[in-house]
Amino acid sequence: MTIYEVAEAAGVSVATVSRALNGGRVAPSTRERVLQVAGRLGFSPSPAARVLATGKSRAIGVVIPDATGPLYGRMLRGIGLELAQAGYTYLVESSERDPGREGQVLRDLSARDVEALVLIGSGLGPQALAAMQGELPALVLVEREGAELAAPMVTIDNESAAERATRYLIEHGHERIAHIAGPRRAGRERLAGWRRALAAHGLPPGPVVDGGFTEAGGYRAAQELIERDGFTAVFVASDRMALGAYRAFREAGLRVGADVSLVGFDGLEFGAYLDPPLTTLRQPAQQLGQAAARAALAVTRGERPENVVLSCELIPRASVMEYGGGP
Amino acid sequence: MTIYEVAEAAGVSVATVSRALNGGRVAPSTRERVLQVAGRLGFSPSPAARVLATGKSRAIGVVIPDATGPLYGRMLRGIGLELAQAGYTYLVESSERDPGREGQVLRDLSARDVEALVLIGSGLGPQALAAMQGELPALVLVEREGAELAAPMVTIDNESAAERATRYLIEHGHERIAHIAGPRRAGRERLAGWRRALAAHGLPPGPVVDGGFTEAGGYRAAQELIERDGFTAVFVASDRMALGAYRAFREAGLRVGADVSLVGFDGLEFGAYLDPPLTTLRQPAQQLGQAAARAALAVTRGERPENVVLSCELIPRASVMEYGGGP
DNA sequence: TATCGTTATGTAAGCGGTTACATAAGCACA
DNA sequence: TGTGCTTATGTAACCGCTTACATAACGATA
Repeated sequence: MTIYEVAEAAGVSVATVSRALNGGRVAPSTRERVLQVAGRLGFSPSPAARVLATGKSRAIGVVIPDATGPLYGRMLRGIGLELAQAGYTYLVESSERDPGREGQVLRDLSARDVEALVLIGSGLGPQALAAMQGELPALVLVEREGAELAAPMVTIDNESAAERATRYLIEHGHERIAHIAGPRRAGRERLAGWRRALAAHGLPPGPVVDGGFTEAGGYRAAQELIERDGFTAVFVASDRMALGAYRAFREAGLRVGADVSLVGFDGLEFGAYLDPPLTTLRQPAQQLGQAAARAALAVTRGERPENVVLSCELIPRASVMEYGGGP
Repeated sequence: MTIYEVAEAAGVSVATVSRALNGGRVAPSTRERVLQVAGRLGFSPSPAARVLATGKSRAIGVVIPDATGPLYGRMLRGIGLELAQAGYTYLVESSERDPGREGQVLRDLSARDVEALVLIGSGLGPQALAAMQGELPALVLVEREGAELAAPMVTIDNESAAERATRYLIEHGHERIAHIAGPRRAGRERLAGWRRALAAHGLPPGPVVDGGFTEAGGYRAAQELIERDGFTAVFVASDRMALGAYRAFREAGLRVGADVSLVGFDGLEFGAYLDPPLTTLRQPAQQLGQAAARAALAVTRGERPENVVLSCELIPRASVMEYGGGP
């Protein structure tokens, strides 16, 4: 079923059909008739032909660090929803947290003619990206370094969220609050938020240990904290690290939610099923995806969209208890 | 950068370039030269033009029931890995568990020229699918009803896995084993496996209650079981339902792993963090995806691939305890 | 040497849309 | 009634590939 058959059936030329279908100048009566015929014939234009003719693929590429990450599904849903409204689709590829592979993935997606690339999470550094930018379509960065890259960014307000989390602990009577930190921009910002909350309440920063955003790292970090002592609560920069911390505390004979209070970050599902359930900050994953898609659509139109910053929601659960006592 | 520029630079015609690039008949020396020039110029052929010329899009469509489902990410990874090797990509869309929407999604993907469609999990019934088959490309069904559909199927061996799970409980001394069942093919097969294991050991089937594959359903089903009594262990047809069951048992003052043993199904991440950790059967999600992609590639070649049946792995955890005593 | 079969390469016609440009029709106005 | 402007529609080129068919070159064979 091609546009020629529709033209023939409607008794007009292909140009008129094309115009009727794409909102060009056509007499209303003609448009009506063409649309009707096209509908009856079940005509749907060949995307390939359209791409070839217009040079616009109506597709954007999305790169995620890890196909199995629980947040990425939600982000992709947001992206898909938003793009569908504009008649766009997306191609996803995962870098599997390997910067080298990410480079390939980027090239691969560009070779597939995507009009924009949404890069989610960490991967190639800003300088590497800058070096490639010439051969790539417009970028949109989601929760990723690269402010210097002249690409619209969609992020969460890590610092405010971290501050909120820490304040929550303070409001529950904690005065000596440690931090298990993570790397990169997200890690730094969360650390800063923790600092800011403590400073705002005139409290001294408790010990900080890096946990590398992994479960094993969280475990080791918590062990180190336990050794150093001097805290009644910990703000952990990710749920995954909090998982490791639970284990370390349990092994040390400390009860989370009683002997020590914990707040995580991300809002991953398993947090609700830990014992005790983990207080955490939920990332607005789907909204991040939607915002990213909107930005991507904007750049394909040649616009330069504003950066977007979304905030996280605190989910209070039993891992935080009121702290009453002395040292 | 088009094939014409490459042809010009290499001093040959576009036909020769095309042949050199696609493995047609070309003199080895010419091929060498063309490849070199193309490489130097960074030529990468326009997918749209290629699709238009060949009628093959080198893309397959994937429909999942739910973008946030933890298993789908793994399946998509498997699909992506397998397709990439063949130079194919995929487009994903989610039906959001709405059969009507799935119909749209299928049409949408077909309109996007995919060469095959991989349908994962439940959705449109076989008859509805059969009715649409005329307007769709070849289908591949993953863990889905539709044996009558003349489409290759990729499934897990639900029945064997369920039998294995039940046998595991029997080996731990349980003789009165209940079942929380789920709907559809997967539910029926798991029920059958449970039955078979009991029969094989000459044990009477314990009570069976339907839990609809949801957490709330699992909760209610467990409540009903508790009321009926007469079991020391439960084989629950999904981890999600097991979650509800944990809650019901806890509320009834029964300790999972002590007063009652539980085995789930799916191998979702949170199961490891329940208290006690849930014994379950891990679905080979990534392999399912790979097998589906292989099947899809085969059908695009006009082959009729064999059905694939994969098995699940039992993950023993603390939700199952040795049962020693009497009633 | 004329003929034929191979093999390597070139020419040009699509594939199915979009769109610049040409044309025709209709109307207002002098 | 002729002129000019606006509006609706048609014609055909083009997007960048693939590939059927034509052609040329070259040995091998009669």
